[in-house]
Amino acid sequence: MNAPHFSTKQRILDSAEALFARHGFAGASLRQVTAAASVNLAAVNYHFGSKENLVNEVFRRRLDELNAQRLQALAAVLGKPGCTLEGVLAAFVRPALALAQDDRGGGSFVRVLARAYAEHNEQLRKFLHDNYSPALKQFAAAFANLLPHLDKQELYWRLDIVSGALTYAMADFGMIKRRGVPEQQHRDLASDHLVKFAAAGLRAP
Amino acid sequence: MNAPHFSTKQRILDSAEALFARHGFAGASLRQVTAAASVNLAAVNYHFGSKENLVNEVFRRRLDELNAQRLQALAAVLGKPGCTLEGVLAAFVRPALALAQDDRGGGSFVRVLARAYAEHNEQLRKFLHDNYSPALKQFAAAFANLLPHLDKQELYWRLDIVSGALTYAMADFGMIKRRGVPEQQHRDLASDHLVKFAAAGLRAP
DNA sequence: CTATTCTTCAAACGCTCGTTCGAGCCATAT
DNA sequence: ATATGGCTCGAACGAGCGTTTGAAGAATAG
Repeated sequence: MNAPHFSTKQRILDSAEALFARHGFAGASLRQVTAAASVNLAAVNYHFGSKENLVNEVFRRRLDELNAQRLQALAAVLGKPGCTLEGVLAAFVRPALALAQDDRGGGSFVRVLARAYAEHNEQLRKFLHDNYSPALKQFAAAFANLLPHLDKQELYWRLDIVSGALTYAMADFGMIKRRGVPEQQHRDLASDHLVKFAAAGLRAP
Repeated sequence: MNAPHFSTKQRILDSAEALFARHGFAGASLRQVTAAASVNLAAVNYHFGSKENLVNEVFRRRLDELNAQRLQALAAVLGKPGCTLEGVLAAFVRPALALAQDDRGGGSFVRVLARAYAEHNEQLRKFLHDNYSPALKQFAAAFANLLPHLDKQELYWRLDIVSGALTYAMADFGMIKRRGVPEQQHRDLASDHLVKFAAAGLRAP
């Protein structure tokens, strides 16, 4: 791997992300992906081993960064003395919405994420659990401290709902963005709405 | 079409709905569908003409009923003197959540709906628009009356968000249901939360 | 009972899918 | 100059896809 920029691997990942967002994992073929990437068909299996692995790597590339940003934001908000539920929620929500606005393919990726969430693909859920549950547990712990009246089971349900609402919002705002609306303002508004709603939902008895 | 109950057509629709929910429209093959329905492979093209038409009919069967229930609830709430935003929202939300709880396949269907919403399948959107936009316009008109400060464009965005949040809630609560929780109570709670949230979102300046 | 229409069936059609293979390319290191 | 190893290429593999066909079966009408 000598020239990392615009390498075959990266071109495949970019094309795969865009086509998975548009046609789904089963609907987008490796022939479409490699044609869009101007790359030989066999390159996918050479670099990634299989289509399933390619799907995983599409997720890993974005979620590694998202994960890091969330944990950094969480650490920042936990470090400050007056730590509120809204602060922890913002640490969870804002990096995700920022990713949705990213122009380097992040907008496609959030639609891939929404798709994966709508599908209840078991192997993909296992991949996400294996790779990103430690970070989610840090958030769960922070939430548990702030919401002592919720038992573990109840808390997990609600966090699941928050994740779902956020994912959906990301995908939907990605769609709205194309209609020529002020973006940054819309995103901040969306973020504030989500945080407010989620905070109320979590605080409910 | 003489014996409507457990006919070939109905068995195909039931199996297709369940398999589309589990594997997606591209992921579920007609061979899987017909095998699950204990029906010959060619029966799909005989009764529905094509796989695409089968997908449409899976939607039509449920949405015709949902549509009728929503319009009935809307007429009821508009007939009463004290007509509130929450009332109209409930007319929109409650029939959908009732469908999600339905044991005759409705639970599968809401996951099909969520999938369709996550995919931005154009031909499916066209089908939904052609068949169900009149009902949505009745709701939009009712909302417009109650929310005179929103222009048409702004209102449509927000209704789109409400639809998305509702769709997601339906699919997600369908998942939660399986963990052995009291159902009716959970649904009512979910419905109330959704209505409250949507009302606040719609009223925002 | 016969004729007609509707429905089911097994088999096959052409096509696209993910994957694999081996020969060739083109750097770098000896 | 030559061998090495990472990478790309065209071509092909078997499997599964949606769809079509024509004959056999079931049900209804005259």
